Amino acid sequence: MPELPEVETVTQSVKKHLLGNNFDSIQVNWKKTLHNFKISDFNNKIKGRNIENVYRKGKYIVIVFKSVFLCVHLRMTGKLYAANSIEKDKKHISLFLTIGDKYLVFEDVRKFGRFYMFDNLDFLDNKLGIEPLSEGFSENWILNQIKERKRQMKSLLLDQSFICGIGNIYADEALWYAKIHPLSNSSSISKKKILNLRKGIIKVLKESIKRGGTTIRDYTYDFSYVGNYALKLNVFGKEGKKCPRCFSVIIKTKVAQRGTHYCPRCQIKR
DNA sequence: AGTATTCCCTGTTCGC
DNA sequence: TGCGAACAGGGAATAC
Ligand SMILES: [Zn+2]
Repeated sequence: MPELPEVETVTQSVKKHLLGNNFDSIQVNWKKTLHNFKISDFNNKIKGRNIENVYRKGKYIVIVFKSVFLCVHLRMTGKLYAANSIEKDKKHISLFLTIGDKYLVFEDVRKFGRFYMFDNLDFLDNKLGIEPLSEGFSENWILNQIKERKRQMKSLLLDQSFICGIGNIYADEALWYAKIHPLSNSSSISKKKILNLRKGIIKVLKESIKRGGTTIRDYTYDFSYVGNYALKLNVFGKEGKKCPRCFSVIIKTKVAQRGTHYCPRCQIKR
């Protein structure tokens, strides 16, 4: 469910509750949620330690301690929020942590979400590609990098080791913006379109962050707020509707096993 | 190197 | 209405 704008929104919403505080305990209801550590590791390395910073990296939420990092990936249905109590009628709380008189709750219907503990961020640095909202995501960078790959464009945008943070919604929206067919090969895209793709990626991500992300069904932040970038979508979920640019009917297909929406007139395969 | 398939899970929507 | 299939903002592990 959550992509870069949603993860950024969630990160900022929990940050104010975490900074300068510390976790006293953890209760784990779904054991697989702790991907690479145990409760004893939490007790030894995190419990009682000051939270120095909280930020987003790709689609991960990174909670920084003096000598360890706690990272959270929401995957499809994960929700991370601060609460004053644990509601008994919630069926899908995978885990929660206590922080003073509050709770940091991880609720996750599909149970794909994961917590990671790292001594440093080498693992994520090696796994994740460039941050699309960083200065390094320059015109030269994307021109050089796309030429070196021979990939279906949509698959390439979803590849977190290429550009991190883009997911299914923003891949479709950025490709529509740049008039690129999702199955076009990356080696055959014109320079002009590559530069437009960069602009489109930055535009859709930034505008979505401004609006708190996109809520289709599950995603909320701060317990119950929805993101309203859904109002600004041009192709995602718009199959059967008219392209806002040329009025052709938007098509939905599958690319890289994911639902993919595009305009058959604006986005010609090359 | 790049692509397709399957799996991890539960809930909702769709088609007959 | 019922019931199974298909589908869902992600990603890892396979097999070609
Ligand atoms: Zn169009």
